[in-house]
Amino acid sequence: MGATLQTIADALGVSRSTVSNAYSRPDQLSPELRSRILDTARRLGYAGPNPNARSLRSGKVGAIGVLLTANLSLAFSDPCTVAFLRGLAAAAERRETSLLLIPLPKDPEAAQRVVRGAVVDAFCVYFVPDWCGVLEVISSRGLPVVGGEDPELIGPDQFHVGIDERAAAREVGTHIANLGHRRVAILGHWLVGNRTSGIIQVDAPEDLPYFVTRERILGYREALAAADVPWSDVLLVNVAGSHRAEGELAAGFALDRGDRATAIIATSDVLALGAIQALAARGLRAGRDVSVTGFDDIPEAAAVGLTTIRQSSEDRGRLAGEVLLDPPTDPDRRCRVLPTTLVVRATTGPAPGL
Amino acid sequence: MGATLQTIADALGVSRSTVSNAYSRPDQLSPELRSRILDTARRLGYAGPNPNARSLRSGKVGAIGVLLTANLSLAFSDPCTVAFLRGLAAAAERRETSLLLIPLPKDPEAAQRVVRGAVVDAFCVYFVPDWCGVLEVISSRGLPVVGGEDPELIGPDQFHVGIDERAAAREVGTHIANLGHRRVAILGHWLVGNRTSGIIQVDAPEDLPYFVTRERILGYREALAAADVPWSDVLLVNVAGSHRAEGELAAGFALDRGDRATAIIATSDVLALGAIQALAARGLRAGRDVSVTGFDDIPEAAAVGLTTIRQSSEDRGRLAGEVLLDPPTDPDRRCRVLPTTLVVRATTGPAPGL
DNA sequence: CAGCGCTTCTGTATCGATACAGTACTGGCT
DNA sequence: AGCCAGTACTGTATCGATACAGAAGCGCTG
Repeated sequence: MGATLQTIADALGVSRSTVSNAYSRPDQLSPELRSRILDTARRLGYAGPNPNARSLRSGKVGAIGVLLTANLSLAFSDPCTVAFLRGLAAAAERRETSLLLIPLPKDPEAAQRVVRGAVVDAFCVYFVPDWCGVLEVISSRGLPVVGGEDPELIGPDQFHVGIDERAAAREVGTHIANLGHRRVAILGHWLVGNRTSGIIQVDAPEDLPYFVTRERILGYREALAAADVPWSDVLLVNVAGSHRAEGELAAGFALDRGDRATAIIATSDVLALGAIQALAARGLRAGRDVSVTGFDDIPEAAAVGLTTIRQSSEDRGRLAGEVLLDPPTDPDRRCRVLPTTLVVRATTGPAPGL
Repeated sequence: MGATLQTIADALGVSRSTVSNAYSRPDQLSPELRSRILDTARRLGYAGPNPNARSLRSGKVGAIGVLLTANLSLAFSDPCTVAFLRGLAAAAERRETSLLLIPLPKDPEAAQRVVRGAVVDAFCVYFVPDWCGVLEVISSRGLPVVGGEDPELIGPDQFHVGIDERAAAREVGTHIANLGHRRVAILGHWLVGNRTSGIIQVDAPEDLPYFVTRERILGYREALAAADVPWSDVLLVNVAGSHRAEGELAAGFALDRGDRATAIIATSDVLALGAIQALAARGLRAGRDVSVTGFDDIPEAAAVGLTTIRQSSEDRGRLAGEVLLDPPTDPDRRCRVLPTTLVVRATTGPAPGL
């Protein structure tokens, strides 16, 4: 405490630069002097170069800022997000880089302030609403950024690592349509802002605020439309969070009505698992009475036999980290699209009555 | 890029301080001037005060450094760690504080260097071996720290949030002993450094490097000794990681021998679940042929009927965050011990032949 | 012995902001 | 008029390091 490079320098009668070199560039001074300096530093209770000062001068911090869903603590409840972080962490630790998990306030202005003030070298944007303007802040700071979202936003310092959300969703929609389902409900997480769960009407899905959800919805719509299921016939249920309990609740809206849906398409596995619970609670069986699909293929999906889209969030995270830490020079490689597969399991089957 | 406070100040003919105030202390200048400044800043592509410089001068960063297990990516595989982070994140986001997840290199010297260089206001130490010396580095930096580990290390800026590991383990040991088990195997994660999984002999468990594991082992030993099960009769299996597969493998060492253990005590639920798998693979049933216990009470434990110690890692994380963000002045409250309960379920039963 | 290259160390400028003391001006009160 | 308080802004010192150019010392060569 209180001791700085100068303190040590004075104590030994050497220059401040030399003491700095003792820490950061050992090759610039003789081993004896270096060890004398380090000894003195220890004796004086000097903890080594102040990280703040160092990063101010050198312009490097050694940290990647991670922007997750509005609610940081919620992110840790979502298996996909955790897998993504696992991959990101794997890439980061190989380079002695830290991850700064930044909670984004709901208020856009506060969110921008937080992003402006984050002490990082680069950003990784995972599931952030379009409207909050953090991408603009990042680019005005001139920091590199990798997003899993809109691939259009690619600039010289902007990278993209993701999947073809829409195409994957289209596969799901086609699968459901091919099975003959015509009364379809879609459970979408965070379709709209902070509203509570419930049936909503979205005439123009292309305006939805969250990129991922929007693209998936558009994919479902395209596939259903191609099979002559008009969008106006599709029941859209907004889900306030990607939690199982929310999924169960939301599925209720689709099940407890006269013209019960014969298929429930969920934008995530977690929601789908909730929907299956809702079915069970009503004495219905997934795959026979009502078909259910998810998205992500989390480990539990296999256990339950959930039809879903397989993607590797861990790979996604790892690749995102690698792209930031080793920016590809080739512009074509600034945008990486990872593969997905439709995994058909037991929770989907022909529409009843066919 | 390149624009600083001075750039804006020059452009408007005001002083640098005033521009700074426009951002950080709006009450110090007239609203008109402020908005003129902000406009100009926007026009010149100024992204707002440089976070590095700001934190150098003000001495604050707005981030808590989190030191997890050697392997950061591994930490995201462990449900307990994730729950801990969830709690910590909940506390942090309430105060607009970020979490800096710091991968600790295995080499102690490198680990210390990393901790010395982390740009944070405080540290949270979660599962770090005693020997690596990071606590000393933290205290020499004069930063507050909260640990889930050794409660002895409490100083003016050091806090503790944890459970009574040893007492909880004692409960498990007593439970097992009361059921009449005398051939006991213990699966311990990271009993020793980076060794591979296998049977080891530890005459002096009090020297084990990881606090949590050490305390649990000591608790088991005390309880077993009290029931006249000598320590030398206990089979100790080192597990290289808290993974289910590792647990299954490690349990094999206890099962595939002449004097098969009748009880397997695992230092975590994840390992215990692996052990149960190992039993199943050998046609044995947990609770009848071999008793199995875990530690933590992760969600899956209830599903499987695992006897275990219940603790709330999420509460632990949240409390750790709160303690750092609102340091208690009362010295007695610098050390918080959270409650645990022994939850007896189906995987433990009387020793066969009794 | 001048000249060269090498190692080792020094000194100054700089990174980009905030803290704090101080100045100028305004207006109200006695 | 004189004084005080308050607002709005300025100016300098400072936070603690690193970058980079340069100097000193030293051995070697021609």
